[in-house]
Amino acid sequence: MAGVMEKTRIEEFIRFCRERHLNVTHQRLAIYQALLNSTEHPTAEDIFRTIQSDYPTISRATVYKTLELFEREGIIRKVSFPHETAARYDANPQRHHHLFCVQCHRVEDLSHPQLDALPLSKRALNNYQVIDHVVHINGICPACQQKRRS
Amino acid sequence: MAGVMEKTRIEEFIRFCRERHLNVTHQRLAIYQALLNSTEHPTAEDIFRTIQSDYPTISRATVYKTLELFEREGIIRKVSFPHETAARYDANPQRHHHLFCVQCHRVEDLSHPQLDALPLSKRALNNYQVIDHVVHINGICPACQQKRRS
DNA sequence: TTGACAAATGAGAATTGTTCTTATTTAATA
DNA sequence: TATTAAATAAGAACAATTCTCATTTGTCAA
Repeated sequence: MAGVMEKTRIEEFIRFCRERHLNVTHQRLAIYQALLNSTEHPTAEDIFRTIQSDYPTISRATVYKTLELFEREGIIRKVSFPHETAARYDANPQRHHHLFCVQCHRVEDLSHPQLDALPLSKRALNNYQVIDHVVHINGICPACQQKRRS
Repeated sequence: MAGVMEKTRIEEFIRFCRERHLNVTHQRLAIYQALLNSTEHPTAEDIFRTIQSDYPTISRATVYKTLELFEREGIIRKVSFPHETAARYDANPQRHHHLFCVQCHRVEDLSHPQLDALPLSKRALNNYQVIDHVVHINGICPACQQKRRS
């Protein structure tokens, strides 16, 4: 099931690259695949290490540049959190929000229509031309709540 | 007016430090003052440079450690944004949200009751024990909209 | 007020995350 | 299969932050 899903997304990715005249390289495929496989919002370094087993000569520069490219093309998102120095990446380009565990620094995606509306007038928004928004929720995840109690 | 405001806040700060047995040093006062004076969400480096004219021997280590302390004590907030490597600090510890200009990277505080409610059940929140939340709005500020048009 | 002592600071080294540079390799296409 | 622009690898360079430790300073008790 996940395999089918992945395959479709990878095929879509390849089609997308061709359309934009972006070379479909092993490295790009591996980096995108690594992001699809992870729900952990990995850092560039995480991805670098994940890929290293299959591509021992992969370079950090390639990982960084590729992630930058993917984000510019709108197929992934860069996210960042206070108390974390390294940027994280998210293969889910659709509107969604984040649950951040202040104990273990776990990040979960949260999709909920209630959070997607931004019911403010342009004036209330200081006349900004709004592109999108993300609700960042700080809290304690179930696992860490458990740890605290015991 | 602003002066009066500031003085009160500084006195409050001194009282707060005494209560917690935190030494009231020139450096701590200067750093807190610098944050109060700025609406720009300055970085540690910004603060370091601001203070340098009055305290030529101030050390970056002191600025970083002091900001960390202030945040731990809940009197300021650390905030971070994708595409910005340095963390920023905010002397407004109350719930508020952020307007981020994707062009000029300006950050404005936004307070609005509509954004303060988080109308989701515990289940919808993946059973997280919620502490707080911030709405991060990406957009283009009025000044940059102007620049684009001309 | 002064002296003792813990707390805080300064200076710079070390570490971490990211970007840059350049020679080499590779994907696309003709 | 040859050509060529695009992409990559390797590591240097840079930027942000943390660490180390000797020196200085605020606090508090006498």
